[in-house]
Amino acid sequence: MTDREHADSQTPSIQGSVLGWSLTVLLREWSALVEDISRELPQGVRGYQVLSAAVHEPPRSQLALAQRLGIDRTVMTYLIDDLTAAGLIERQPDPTDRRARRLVATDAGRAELRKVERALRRAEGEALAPLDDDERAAFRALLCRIARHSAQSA
Amino acid sequence: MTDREHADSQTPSIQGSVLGWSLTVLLREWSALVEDISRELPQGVRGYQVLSAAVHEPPRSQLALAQRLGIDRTVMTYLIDDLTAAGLIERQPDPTDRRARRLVATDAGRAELRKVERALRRAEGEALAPLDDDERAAFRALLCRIARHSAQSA
DNA sequence: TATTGTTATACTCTATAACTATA
DNA sequence: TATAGTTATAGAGTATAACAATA
Repeated sequence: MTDREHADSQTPSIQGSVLGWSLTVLLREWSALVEDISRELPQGVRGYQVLSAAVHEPPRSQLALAQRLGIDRTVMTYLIDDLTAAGLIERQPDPTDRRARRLVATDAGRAELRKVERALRRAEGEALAPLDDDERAAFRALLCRIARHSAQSA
Repeated sequence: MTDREHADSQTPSIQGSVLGWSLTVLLREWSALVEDISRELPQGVRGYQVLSAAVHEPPRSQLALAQRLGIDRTVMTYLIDDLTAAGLIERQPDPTDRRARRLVATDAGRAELRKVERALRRAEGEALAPLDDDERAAFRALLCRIARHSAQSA
C-alpha cells in the first residue's frame, strides 16, 4: 500500500468516510518515514523488520520468520545474505534440526537497530505534532486497542 | 507500504514505540480491507482511486490526476483504458486544450463507486470494533487532525 | 515422503525513452 | 520548443519451479 487517496490539502470528499481518508494519509506518511529511516540498512524496510525480529524476538528459522513477516522464503535468502554481508546478523545452525538456520543479531546489528529505533521515536513525535500531551496519550491508547484487536483476530 | 512489523498477537516488543507497532498493524489491516473491497474494480485500489476522483472531484486531465495520486502517467493510460473498457469512466476532450483529456465518471461508474463506498464504511466499522461510540468519535477526531496536518505540510 | 534452504527461471510491475498531436 | 497522451522497451522486483541436504 502504499497507496494514496485524497491526499491533497483539501478536506476529504468521500461522504461519511473521513476515517478512510485520514488513515490513508497517515499510512502514507508513516510508510514514508519508516522507509526513509531504514534506507541506510540493507534491503531497507525489510532489512529493518528482519533485524528487529532478530534482536527483540526469540530466534527463529528463516522460514518461520519469512512466514511471520509475510515475505517469500526465496527473497528471505537474499535478504539475509545482504544482512550477514553487512555484519548485522548471523546464520547459526539449529542444534535440533540440521536443515534449519537460526537468525541471531550481532553486536553491530544491535547497535545499528538502536540507532534506527531512536530515529523512529523521533518520527513518531513528528507524526503526532498537532496533538498535545494528553491527546497523544489518548490517541496511543485507542490505537493500541484497535491494533491489539486486529492482531488477535489475524 | 504495505509493510509489516511485529504483526503477531504478542505485545509489541519495540521499547517505547507502541505507536509504530500499532500503526503498522492498523495500516496493514486497512490496506488489506481496501484491497479486498476494490478487487472487483479494474486495476483494484488504483482503479478505485481514479474512479473516486472522477466522481467526487472536479474533472482533471490524466496528467494532473496522475501527479495527484502519485502514479506514473504511463500507467495512467492503461488504468484508464481498463476503466473505460468497463464503462465506468470516459475520456472527454478538453475544450480549452485539444491535447488533454478530461476524466468523467459514467452513471455506471457512479453506481459502482457507491457500492464500493458502502463496503468501505462497513469495513471502517469492523476496524473500530473494539471501541464504543464515544471512543470512536474521539479517535476519528484525533486521527483527522493528524491527517490534516500531514496533508497540509505535504 | 516431507521440509529447510538455495538456486535458476519466468513473470509482473514499474520506470525510461521515443513518438504523435497539439500548444 | 514544450506539453498531453500513447506506445515500446528495459529494468527491478516477485513468484514459480527445481534442486540438495536433512528429517
